[in-house]
Amino acid sequence: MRSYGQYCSVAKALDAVGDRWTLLIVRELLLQGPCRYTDLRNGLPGIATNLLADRLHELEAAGLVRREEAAPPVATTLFSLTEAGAALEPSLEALGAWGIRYMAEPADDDEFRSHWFTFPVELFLHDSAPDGPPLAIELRPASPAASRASSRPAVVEVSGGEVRTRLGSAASPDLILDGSPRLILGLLGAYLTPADAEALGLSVTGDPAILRRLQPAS
Amino acid sequence: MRSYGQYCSVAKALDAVGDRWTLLIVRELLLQGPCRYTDLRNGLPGIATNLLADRLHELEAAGLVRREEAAPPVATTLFSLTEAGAALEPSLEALGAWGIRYMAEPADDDEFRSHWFTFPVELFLHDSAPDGPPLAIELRPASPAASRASSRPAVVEVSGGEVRTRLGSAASPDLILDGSPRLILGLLGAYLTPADAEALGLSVTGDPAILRRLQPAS
DNA sequence: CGGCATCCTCTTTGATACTG
DNA sequence: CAGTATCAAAGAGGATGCCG
Repeated sequence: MRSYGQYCSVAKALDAVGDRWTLLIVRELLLQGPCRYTDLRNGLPGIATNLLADRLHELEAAGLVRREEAAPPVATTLFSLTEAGAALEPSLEALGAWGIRYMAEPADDDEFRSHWFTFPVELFLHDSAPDGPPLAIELRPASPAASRASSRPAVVEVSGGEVRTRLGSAASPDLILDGSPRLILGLLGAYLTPADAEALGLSVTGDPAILRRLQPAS
Repeated sequence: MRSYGQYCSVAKALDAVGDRWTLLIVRELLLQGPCRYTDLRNGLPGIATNLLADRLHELEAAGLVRREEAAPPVATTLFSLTEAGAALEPSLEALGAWGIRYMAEPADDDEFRSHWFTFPVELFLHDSAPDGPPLAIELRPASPAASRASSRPAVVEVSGGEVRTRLGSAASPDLILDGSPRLILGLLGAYLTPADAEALGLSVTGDPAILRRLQPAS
């Protein structure tokens, strides 16, 4: 990218990561940890493969991404963030928190990946009963379009004042939400009532009243 | 800008403000408050005027910028941030803090404006002696190139644990730093010693020992 | 002068095909 | 798996013109 030519720390930051797709590549590496090229492509639906290759070289040259030839058992290239790259996390969190305002709008043909739940859930919700029992909520996003890879379940774990998400299933979830990501987030964020969410097609297994423990942050 | 087509709050944020120049326009409106078109052009050296007009229309359509026809005495259009636009401040602060790492590198033909001191100074420095007497440090950036508009002085005010910057002069500054913005920031951020900064061309009036009160944050 | 709109060139992106 | 090659389309940069 052409430099802005401004001696300003915001402009310098954007000189480094302001290119199209660049911050989303960093998002993937932050959320998923070290990734293969193919993992990145799966987590970045819509990116052209030459552009991904270009951006990875630029990020490597800028010292934000490291390329490692993994040991024999794996025998593949792994991309991971350097310390400077990982230091972008607060910026992505701030942008992710700001962008939550757009998550309520219809976006029917958007792609979705389960690990993207992390930002909206962890940045927007907080545990209003830190002394309550641990809670596990399983999220089963339905693929809106024909994306098979997106449909992995995720778990929201609430305990001790923390709200965490991870991929996978819960042993005995207190609540299971199965439906479009938008309805799942709508119910979690309390801009939909359980009745409305079910009427719109969300399948709710368990008692949605436990969601009252989760309150939108600030 | 073409949407990323991803149901992710970071991608949605970048759909709205990920275009080239867009976040820098928001920076100007955050740092300067409501601006005329000309003020924005002055604060965004390098932008093509048609692009500024385009971006302002896009930001207005996105509900992030408001256009006001000022009252008769002013008789000009003023652009200001809406509440949603002003909510980008934490994102700009996070990016600005991350970008400080690039402020130490040579950048000789970069443009500079005095109000850009705000992010590096307020995000990077903190007052290590909250109970000490108020301190005023006047910054007089020398224009590296032929930019007249850049050379307005700024004041760093340190008191009660807060570090603030504003444009203008101090009544009786405890320290005056006159030279290139890079040397000024280098001395403030303690990656240059007073002796080195002076040897490199910074003019220091007053006792630079008071700078020890300012410590780089985290 | 403030606030753009037009025109033209150059660069970047996107889509797809192909390869070691 | 991890890219490179190719080419059309979109966007950015720069100069200039217009209009109240």
